[in-house]
Amino acid sequence: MYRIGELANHYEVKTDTLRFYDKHGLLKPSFRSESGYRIYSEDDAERLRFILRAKAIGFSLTDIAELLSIELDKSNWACADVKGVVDIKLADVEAKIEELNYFKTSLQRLSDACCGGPESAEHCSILEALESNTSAIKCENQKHQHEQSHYTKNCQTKG
Amino acid sequence: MYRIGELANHYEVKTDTLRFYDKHGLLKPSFRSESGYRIYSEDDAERLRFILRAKAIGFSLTDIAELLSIELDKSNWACADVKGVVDIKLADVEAKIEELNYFKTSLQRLSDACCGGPESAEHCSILEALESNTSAIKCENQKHQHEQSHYTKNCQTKG
DNA sequence: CTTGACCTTGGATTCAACTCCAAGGTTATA
DNA sequence: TATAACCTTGGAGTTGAATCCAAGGTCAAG
Repeated sequence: MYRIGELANHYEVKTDTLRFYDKHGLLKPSFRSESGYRIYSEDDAERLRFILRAKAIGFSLTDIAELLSIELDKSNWACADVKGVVDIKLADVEAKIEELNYFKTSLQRLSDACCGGPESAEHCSILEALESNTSAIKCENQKHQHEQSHYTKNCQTKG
Repeated sequence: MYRIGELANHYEVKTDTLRFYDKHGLLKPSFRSESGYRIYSEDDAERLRFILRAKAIGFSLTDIAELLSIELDKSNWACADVKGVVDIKLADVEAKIEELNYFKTSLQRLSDACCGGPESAEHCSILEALESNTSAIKCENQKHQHEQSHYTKNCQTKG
């Protein structure tokens, strides 16, 4: 049995957060003391762990509420239902990774195209690429040249 | 040259969003018509594409503003500075990818552990994994078994 | 018997990124 | 010339997930 502060401390959340979960039906303490204090049972703590784990994996509180309702009502749901929820999230994450990889490539290309030297950025390839109305990144040492460095080795014109 | 509605239509954003970007300095139309209508150039459209791509992979508008604003101040930056900013973002993106990959693995493991069939979720591995206070996911068909399916092929006990 | 750390409540605020609204001006078309 | 479909502005509302606040009750220690 924990009071709100104890539970909060133990799981490194704010008491406000627990009250928020209470108010929104995600985690209602099993008991109240005479004086109205929230008293959380071991089961409540378990439920909190469930919530925190699910949250860490990237479920929204709405998702979690859904998962919890399945949890309470297990026998009326099929595995497929539960797996469905997870798989949707998974697809989500995969899409995000793909986008990030695309963006990483862009940034990498920008970074690689820039000499990175002490020259004024006036003719910086990166800025030109950002300004330009094409997605081309031109090889920088056509502009202001200094010794062919490792910066520009993998520079390639890209249309 | 596009009016706000045209540009919005073309990129499937709301006109309100474009006005929002204008107000917040992310994307100010290059021109205004006599009557005050926003007129966007092809460069503006390019800038919008950049914003949307950056947004899609999870850059905040603040991040994006930072990336875009270096442009205004070019001559006060050295190539090294600009490259530095890009490289910071690159590291950012890489960290994000890593985090998401971790995330993905968790979800994948959850998904793989579940048979996904029409059986009652009573013994669903996903729920058990989320319930458990360890991060272990047990192989589901130790619980309720049906033919070894592709769902459980890559199921492995993980402690 | 008073301090100080805890707890209660309802309600307000935050933050990002929109999204909507009202009241009015502009423009292409019938 | 009138109608509809555009556009303008400032400002208010929305969402999710907290986080903070004020005013006050509770409880163990000194």
